[in-house]
Amino acid sequence: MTNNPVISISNIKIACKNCSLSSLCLPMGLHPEDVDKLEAIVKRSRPLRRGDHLFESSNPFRSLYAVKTGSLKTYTIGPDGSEQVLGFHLPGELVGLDAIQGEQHRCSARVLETTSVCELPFNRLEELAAHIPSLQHQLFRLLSREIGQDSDLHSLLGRSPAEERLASFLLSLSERFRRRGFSPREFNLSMSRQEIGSYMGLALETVSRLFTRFQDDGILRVERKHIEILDMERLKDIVSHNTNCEHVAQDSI
Amino acid sequence: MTNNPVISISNIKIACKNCSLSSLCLPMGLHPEDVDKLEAIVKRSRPLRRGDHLFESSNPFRSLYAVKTGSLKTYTIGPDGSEQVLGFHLPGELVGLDAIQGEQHRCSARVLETTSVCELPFNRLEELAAHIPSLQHQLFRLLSREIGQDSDLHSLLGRSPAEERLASFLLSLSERFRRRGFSPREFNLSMSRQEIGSYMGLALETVSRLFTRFQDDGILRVERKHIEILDMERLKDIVSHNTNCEHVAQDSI
DNA sequence: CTGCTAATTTGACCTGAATCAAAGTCAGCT
DNA sequence: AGCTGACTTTGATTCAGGTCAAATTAGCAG
Repeated sequence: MTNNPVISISNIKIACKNCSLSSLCLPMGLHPEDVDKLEAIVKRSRPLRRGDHLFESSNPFRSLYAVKTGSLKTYTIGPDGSEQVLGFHLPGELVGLDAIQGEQHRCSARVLETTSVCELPFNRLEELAAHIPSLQHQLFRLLSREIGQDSDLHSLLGRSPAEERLASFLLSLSERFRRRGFSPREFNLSMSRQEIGSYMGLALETVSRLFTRFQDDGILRVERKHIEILDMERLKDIVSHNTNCEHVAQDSI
Repeated sequence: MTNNPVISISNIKIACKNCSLSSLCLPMGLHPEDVDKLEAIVKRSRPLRRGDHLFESSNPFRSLYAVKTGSLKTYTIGPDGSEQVLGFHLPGELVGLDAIQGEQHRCSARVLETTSVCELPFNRLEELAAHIPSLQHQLFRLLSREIGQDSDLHSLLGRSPAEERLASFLLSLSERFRRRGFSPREFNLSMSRQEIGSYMGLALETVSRLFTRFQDDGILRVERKHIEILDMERLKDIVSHNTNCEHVAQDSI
């Protein structure tokens, strides 16, 4: 509505160096003066509302995006029209990493709740990275981390029964919330059962049934989108007992 | 045996600029003088034999490896002792990308047949990348490509029936062989049914049965490790018909 | 407040692929 | 050349989880 920064609330621009996420995000480990340089290329825009797209598949790739608040999903649409969810992204996480190669995005990114992001024009980021070794290193690390997490998911989808997949998903969320200063025991899901199922390779009915089962077993309290983890240990047991990876839950920095 | 380069056959060092893989590998798109600089940091060693490890999980990470000839698999071992295959790597492909973050390797890499690799010490590679923008860019691209391929695999494992997974696997191999100048129609598998199954989230018996079925349907001729694709179109139909991705088969450069 | 749509839950049933079991085949070694 | 162990094929059986269907509830626009 207004461009006056004094009275615009939604457009408040938090500098990277003042951002509570800087220890999780791109600036992690950079010298303050380098953070300032990074700062200079960041484009900030008004928050997006639920359902808005950050980008869509086949859009030209120009920028990476860092989630500041809220959450979003990335997904592709199959030839049969069905949606395959590729990932969920929380504050401090980067979106668009798969599009650096190729001219265009290969998935769409849609906001799950009111969400604000920082846009990082990639050509400027590369330029900067060439001059700031620690930024270059940080980018390599973030890309590598994504690859490692994908491997964990690969193991999970290849080997594990439904119960373990959902437990792993919940522990991953829990840990990510914890790192961001939120409760690891209690949180709201911004995604639907359908979306969780798609991500984990399960039918939405299976997800729903498992929530019920976990609740009956005293592991969770589930009320619609609200999740309370009552027995974290048991959840971890489910993950590490049957098969071979609790790594998904350790979104290691 | 001998260190005399004149009579050592297995130790022949092919310079990157003379390597037939340079258009697929790290040097892709670099200026000749930059290839020389890259060349200078490459460590080449004698070929590895089937069963040898390039590195093992939890080994300290120091280098990326480019496959020169042969092939290898990366895998992890679950707490139950079972092996989860994470990937197969052919000439021109980079191994170890998931270990850049963290101090150590998170999977093991084992050679499937006599294989030679180029070792790229990562700290030197980073140094070089900071001075050669096109090398930096190429590294970002390679990491990004890996992420994109992992997404394709995610879709495949989450959505697709066994038949489609195997078809997709075969098309991916076919395409990768084609780019390397080998026949896309006829090739040898260097991995076992067990390993294919692990990678694709299937039981080895299912893989075996599907090979038989594809053969009965006139799509393949299978003899042990030797595969001949008789009907490429039908194989592609299997992939794109049921579900949502033939991307795995397009290992786009 | 009320109807409407989308999301969720729950039940019944069925199928694709895992598991279990056994026989057959190949490759490497001495 | 013959042995030995690993790999592969094939068959029989089982079951986890998908699909289909229906009832319930939540969230919203008017």
